[in-house]
Amino acid sequence: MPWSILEALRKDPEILKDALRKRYQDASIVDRAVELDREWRRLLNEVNNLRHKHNLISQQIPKLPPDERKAKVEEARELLKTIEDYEKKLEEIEAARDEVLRSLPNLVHPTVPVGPDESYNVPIRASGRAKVYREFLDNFLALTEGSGLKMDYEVIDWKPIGHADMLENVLKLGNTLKASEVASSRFYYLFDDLVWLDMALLLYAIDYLTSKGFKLVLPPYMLRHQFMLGVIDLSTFKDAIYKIEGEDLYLIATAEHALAALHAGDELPDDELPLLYVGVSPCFRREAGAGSRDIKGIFRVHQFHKVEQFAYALPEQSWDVFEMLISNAEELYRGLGLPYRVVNVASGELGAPAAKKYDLEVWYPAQGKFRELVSCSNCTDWQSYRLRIRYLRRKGMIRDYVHTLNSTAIASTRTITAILENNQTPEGIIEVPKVLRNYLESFSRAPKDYIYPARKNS
RNA sequence: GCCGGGGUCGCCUAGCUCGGUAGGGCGCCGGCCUGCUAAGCCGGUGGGGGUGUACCCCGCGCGGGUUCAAAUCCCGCCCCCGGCGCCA
Repeated sequence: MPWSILEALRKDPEILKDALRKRYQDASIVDRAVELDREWRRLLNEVNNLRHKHNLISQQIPKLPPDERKAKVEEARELLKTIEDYEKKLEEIEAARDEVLRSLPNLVHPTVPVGPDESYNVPIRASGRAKVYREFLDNFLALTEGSGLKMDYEVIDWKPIGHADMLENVLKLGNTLKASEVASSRFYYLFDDLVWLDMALLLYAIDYLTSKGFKLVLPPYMLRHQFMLGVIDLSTFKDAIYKIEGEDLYLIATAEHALAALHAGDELPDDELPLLYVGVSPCFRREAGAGSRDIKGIFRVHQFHKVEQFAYALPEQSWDVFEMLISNAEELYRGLGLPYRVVNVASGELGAPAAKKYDLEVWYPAQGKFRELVSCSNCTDWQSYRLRIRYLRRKGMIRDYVHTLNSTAIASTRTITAILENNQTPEGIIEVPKVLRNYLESFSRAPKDYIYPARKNS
């Protein structure tokens, strides 16, 4: 029973209100939830008492002599009418209560910085050496030392070419214009070296995580509505999810969705936890709320490949697992040689399922900004409650909701954009990260060390 | 897609024909017994509400229906197995 949100609702609704306020959402919904829950419990008791009466009569009937039966049956029938009225009311209240409960976001972990937007994110560490074009130096220092973050950097005097330009005009290894024409904006064709790079990045992440003991999964790319809503909130659903026409199927926006659904309804023995999965899948996103942000290039697209870490953990394990997931992601990006910082995401920017979130943001030399490449969340029991995923504690036979966690390992297209800006030489040549060598070597036409600009006439 | 068989409290299974408190085994939890372990014995082992205990309600894939009463009868859907058809 102890779903943390329901428990808070009954024992100390202030905890919930606090969470709502930290998320800059209307906290009065909590009062309504408390009221509905109280009314629901009151009605349930009445209904149960009536049902009990009815059951008693029902059980007497077969033991009665035939001549007495008729009256009893009539009595039961009368009572049934009353019960039906009450049950109808109960159902209404219950539906209202559940709707309110399901609309509540997760609690907010005490270590989450409070603030309405990303400017309140707290950088916690940095790694790698950032190339900073002189013009961006002030901005870079504000984003690092300005918030107490020590990050290594070198000032460069040439301005790197932006990843979108690089892709389309310098390397000529992508065509988003044709893709816009035949699919719509935010789609792309990638060619040759960048396709190899896409595949190699995925293999790199898969290799690393499986060697750490994560179980490799190729999940379904579509889920039923019911399972989709177990994983995300309604507004994300509307903004992100594609539907298959005429079927109860929805394209996943990340392997996280399918990996959470993997154990829907299951009971996981405590000695098997934590369960660590690495999923690889395409991701489909409508980007409905994105407007014209990042409209050029392949930074924000409707479709990409991603390797995803997913964990099921005991409540007392989950915060350690959370740190492990982000440090796995960090190790992958250190391996690629991409300079990044990790931020503790502000309360106002948390998704509804997450109690705490780290973003890994890579420095983009041509944009003079840090951009999010990895998102690592502890969803505690928010998803597992909806999907009815519980652990079984052998000692004492206790059943309770597991904690679920997810983190990007590598998202292919975004990582490619980061490589295009960071591994660029003044001549417009792209250095292939050495760590990908293993995954390119065995293919005769795959790039090995460098990706070169297209010749003028091609 | 068609035809047939099936889905029971973690797992296995009885009950369904003929409606009347869902029984057994395994595993697990607690206890007893025992020099220790094993065996044996007793109790527990789905969800919810409650003065949190002696209670009550709901629960047999999901949703409806018939009935005083449904695991059981009827209808729709989902999934699994087998056969046929189609197919990379």
